[in-house]
Amino acid sequence: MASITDVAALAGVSAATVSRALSGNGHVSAATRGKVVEAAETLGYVASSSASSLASGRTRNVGVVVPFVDRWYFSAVIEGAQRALMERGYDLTLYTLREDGAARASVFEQFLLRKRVDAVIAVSLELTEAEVQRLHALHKPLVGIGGPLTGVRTLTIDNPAVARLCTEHLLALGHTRIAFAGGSLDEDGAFDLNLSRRQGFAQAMHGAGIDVPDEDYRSAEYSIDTGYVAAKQLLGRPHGRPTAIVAGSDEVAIGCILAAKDLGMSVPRDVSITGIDDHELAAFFDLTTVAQFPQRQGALAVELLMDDLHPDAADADAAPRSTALPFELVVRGSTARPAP
Amino acid sequence: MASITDVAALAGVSAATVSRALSGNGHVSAATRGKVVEAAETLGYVASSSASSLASGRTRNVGVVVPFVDRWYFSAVIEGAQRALMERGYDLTLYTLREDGAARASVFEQFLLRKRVDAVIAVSLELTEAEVQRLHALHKPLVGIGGPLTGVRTLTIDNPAVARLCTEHLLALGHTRIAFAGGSLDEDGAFDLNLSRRQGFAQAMHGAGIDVPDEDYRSAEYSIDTGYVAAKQLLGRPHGRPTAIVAGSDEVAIGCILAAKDLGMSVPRDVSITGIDDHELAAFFDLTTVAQFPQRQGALAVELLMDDLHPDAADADAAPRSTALPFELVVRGSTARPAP
DNA sequence: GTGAAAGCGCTAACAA
DNA sequence: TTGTTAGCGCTTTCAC
Repeated sequence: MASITDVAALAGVSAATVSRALSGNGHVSAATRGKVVEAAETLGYVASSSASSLASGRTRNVGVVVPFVDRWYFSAVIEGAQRALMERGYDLTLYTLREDGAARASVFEQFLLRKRVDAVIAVSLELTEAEVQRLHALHKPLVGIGGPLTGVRTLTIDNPAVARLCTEHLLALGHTRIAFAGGSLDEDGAFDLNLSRRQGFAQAMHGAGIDVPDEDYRSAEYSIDTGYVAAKQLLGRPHGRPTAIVAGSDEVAIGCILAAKDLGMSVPRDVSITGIDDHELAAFFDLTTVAQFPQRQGALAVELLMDDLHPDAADADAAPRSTALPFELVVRGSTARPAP
Repeated sequence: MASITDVAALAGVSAATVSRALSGNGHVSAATRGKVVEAAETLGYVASSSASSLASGRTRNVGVVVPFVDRWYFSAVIEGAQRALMERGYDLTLYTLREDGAARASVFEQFLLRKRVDAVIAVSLELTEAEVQRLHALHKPLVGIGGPLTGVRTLTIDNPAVARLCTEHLLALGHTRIAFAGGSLDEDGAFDLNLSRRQGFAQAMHGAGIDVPDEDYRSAEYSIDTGYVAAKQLLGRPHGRPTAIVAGSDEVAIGCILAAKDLGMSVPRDVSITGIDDHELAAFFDLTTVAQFPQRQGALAVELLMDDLHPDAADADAAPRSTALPFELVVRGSTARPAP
């Protein structure tokens, strides 16, 4: 494994010059740079990240903290972040935070403190006050995605607006009896994602002058199963069956579609259904949904962090602090006018 | 950020003793260790990983290279590996390898060479000969999972046996006209996973003395869509319709189930279907499948690497080099005796 | 634009 | 068992 002094010797310059030539920090004449690059290539030189980190205090590594990796939304965010980081020569170190316990604590007490990362991306995390403190105590650039991190700059779509959009799509088609499936309220207001989508639905219905009876709100927890159960309840009624369902996520919506099919109903003829996310399965189920773009969210988080890490006059004001994340209604075959 | 000398000063010992006391390398009296630990705690000391790596040559970090993160199997392996690594105080750095190109090359030419990882786990990767060379050139412990890495110690289930198991389950139920959906052959023998599952099916059918016509093999590529298409073809036939389908993966099997439903057929009354994986959606679709346990595979890979990294006399022979990975038939509701 | 030299914070001989 | 002493391989002042 060639070291910087080997390269320096071969190129006939000092180690300092090699460092400057390869890192781009400091001025090196084009001629010297050429020699250095060539020497580095012939030797197959790659700088040791630990030596470089120790000397410079920068690791070129970003920590990504997620609650799960085996769920589509999270893995998509990770994928987007990883791609964006790799382009910039950064590594991605992954931390998963489960239920409480020693393992969870150690992420905050040990892992993130090792000076292994320059910045942290926290995805949809429900953190305690103490944990947020810990993150801030790192004094490292930090950005949240999709979650309710108080005091942390967070990228998130406008959830009420998204749910309103779904609802208004159905209203515009002529539906008036619309139910909502998603977001239980039992927890202590925990994840405001649930609540905010529900509120968006309520706003839209209110705006249309329609009263929604309590029985038309069914809770469902971001899974096909709970969506299935919710829809069975909604659609199995002898009277007052809704003609459309706004689901809080695509998983829930898919559960609703399957429940409708199992009841012998046809989507969208007997019931229209909308989702949120544009999950990888949404197209397959021909689901009308509002796409958010988790890969892009991951990439955007990386861009924000890079602005912090490399504050150039150029992009100083190029990337405003809180961008409203894009979302988009994707109309597929699960919604139509109600049967006359 | 307290450093080791701060701890040493507070505990009234030398930096070397702090290092020994905290790392467990070398002998330290219980009394001294107590003082050191206490001092470290009051100062909130956590060793700098870069300094430690530079001095010791060990990073306490493992690289995991995957083709995708946003597919269930891969994300489950990652999750399992991450959990196992964290327990041992190791970090996980994630690399995704996409289509060819500069990004892909740079993983091998730059990222993995930075001395940032002590070992590498390669998941279901189809690597070129040159890329495998690169991995070996790292001279770091390396273990593959599920993929065909020539010359690399690889953890994989016995794919032919798994497919045989599915097939024999159906044969035992009384099916005789069984089709196979999965694993296209078009590529240059590329991923032997495809081929080997197909072969297992063929072996079982052959063993039962049943000839399978070519038309009963349909290719499908580990996705719901292609499974759906394959099943439509198989089940839509006016004559010689199979009474059961062995799918090469759960995604394909789910596609088959949906296709059957859309044709108005009932599963398992009109057609029995088996999958492979025990995907997170399998239970929901009530799919009979052969479970492999990707989380455990990730964890097992970590154990193997740890044996290499920390060769203790104790486990020297405790973990045999090539364990046959466990798999298990999970019989759910998608299979039954054929209609009489 | 380039080199010399100091030092980042830790670990591992080697002594004591 | 503990302290002393060199580095590990880079980056970054500070001169020139």
